[in-house]
Amino acid sequence: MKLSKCFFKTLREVPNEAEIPSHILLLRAGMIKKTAAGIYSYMPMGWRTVRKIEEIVREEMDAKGAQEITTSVLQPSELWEESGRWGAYGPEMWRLTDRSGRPFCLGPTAEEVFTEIVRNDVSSYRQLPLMLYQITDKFRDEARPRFGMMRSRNFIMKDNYSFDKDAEGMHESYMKMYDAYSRVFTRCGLNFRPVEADNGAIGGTGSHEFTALCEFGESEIAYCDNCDLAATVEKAECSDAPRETSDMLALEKVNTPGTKTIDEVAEWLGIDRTRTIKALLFITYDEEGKEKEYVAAFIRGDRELNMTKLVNALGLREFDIAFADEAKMGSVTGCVGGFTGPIGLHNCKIVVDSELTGLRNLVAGANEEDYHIKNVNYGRDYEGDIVIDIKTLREGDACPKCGSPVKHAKGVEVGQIFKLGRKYSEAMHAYYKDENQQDRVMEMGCYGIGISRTFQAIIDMPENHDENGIIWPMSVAPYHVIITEVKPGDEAQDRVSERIYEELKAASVEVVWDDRDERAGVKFKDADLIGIPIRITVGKLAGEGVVEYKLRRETEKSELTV
RNA sequence: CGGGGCGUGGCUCAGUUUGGUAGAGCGCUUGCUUCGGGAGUAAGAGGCCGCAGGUUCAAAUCCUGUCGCCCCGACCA
Repeated sequence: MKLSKCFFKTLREVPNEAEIPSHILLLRAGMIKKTAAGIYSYMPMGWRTVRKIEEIVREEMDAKGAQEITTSVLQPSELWEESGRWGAYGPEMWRLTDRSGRPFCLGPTAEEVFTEIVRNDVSSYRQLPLMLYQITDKFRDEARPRFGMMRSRNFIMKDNYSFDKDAEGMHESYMKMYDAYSRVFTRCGLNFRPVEADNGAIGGTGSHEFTALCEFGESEIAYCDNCDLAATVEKAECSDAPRETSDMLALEKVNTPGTKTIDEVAEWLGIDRTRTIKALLFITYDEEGKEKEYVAAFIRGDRELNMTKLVNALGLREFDIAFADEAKMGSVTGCVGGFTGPIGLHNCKIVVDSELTGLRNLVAGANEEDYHIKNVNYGRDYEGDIVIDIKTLREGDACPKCGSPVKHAKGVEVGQIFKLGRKYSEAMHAYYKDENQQDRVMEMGCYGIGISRTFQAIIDMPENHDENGIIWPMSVAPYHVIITEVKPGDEAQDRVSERIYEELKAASVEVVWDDRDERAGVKFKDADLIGIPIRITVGKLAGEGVVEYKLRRETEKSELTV
């Protein structure tokens, strides 16, 4: 490719819309353009890299026996009605109707479509296991798109689906993908960690998230240097404080004027926050979005609630629960916020963190303004409708596996794999006949890689960018080599550039020749910005058959005789 | 959806407080000089100041509404 013919424009200044390095550099390098909030177009250089990533993914998927197909982004509502997700998916789904009023959606994922395809054509155990995948645009109307393609409303995703005879087969398929994903992200030049993850709304029995470690990521993971714990913060289990055996003391109502927060209560009473009970009130909604019931969650005063765990405990969807406002709170507790406690609380579902059941003589709100109650004990004074771990594992907390302090890290979720089990195959009647002519339900798994997100995350790796621009790993670089001809029109430079260009092309090296009529400085800046791994500069010494060789990743230059 | 900020040539921004001929730098076109790390110079092209109402002799500027975009939070397979 001659750069003079390439549709390509770089920006000198940082576009207003970008904040993080990868987004800034993609825009400055002219690799992507914004079309609307969370909707991007790819320019030639950027698209080449996307296709490289896709090719790596294809190779690794094919190597595990998965076969590529493509399904339409338009999906009819009937399929989603069958799985029960048409109602359950929520506001993220782009819904539309055809001219006759029939409802469709732009596919946010494709479990239903793949299950439908497989159930029609697979009827025998002899056809299993089966893995199918596709690389297509996906659509999710994100509440808040941000950071360019990190969280966009239209993105490229590789999704595949495994169909197995039984749970053991599903586990094998799952592990194949675990392995394939590790290979994909390694080849793409990402510093990543596979971590245990919550299955979330997609359902199923197990999941891992592949997280590219990076300070700008939106995922937070907890890990332990002393053992193999690695999980998303939503998923990570917490170990409870040791059970206490001291005597239960008599309840005592104390005046605590104006102490609405845990810190204020603890200070007023001169106690540690760990001796208090924190109350959080929620309102839940049913499938139609109508208010369903109130939920009070209780955790030790110093803990943080883990919303994912709470939602799972209640069997809800994330968007079916919200904090209760002051007015709603009052209708449950008969009191202003800040003095809510578990004793005597009714008209709501009570969820108690498991840790509280083993602690003695804590301080809780009295459900009466300016009063708290001392010596509150689980079992004697209150009980929960649900008792379960609903707290967040924080940095420095004891590792639930080995007890060492856990660490936290930020990252970008570039892929996730799920054991779905029978959730979709059962709902959609994906059956096969086994050796004994018996109908059996297929065991499914599903596996996703955010291609466009990976594209951007690669750049955010500290080793893949510097103050001058992108430093693409060779495996995904838009071109391997850039020939920077300092002075096009110079007979010797033209001749040498052309020869190198033709020879590299003949050797299947992907090469771009900067033959633009620009000053050398501009060309060097652009070459650095777009991050081509190898630069060959054809300049003054071209007449003597000498050119300069430089790696984008290194600072040293060397001379080559050609 | 709550909070904050911003919409002025392709890009980055000034001008808005205190209403009075729409500006700069970069980019683009042409000429001359320059030419190995984002050149200098001269001459140009390009904007109904997001949109719609209103106030006023007069609105980029004041008022109301609306749309879009960004950030924080909520939310997020």
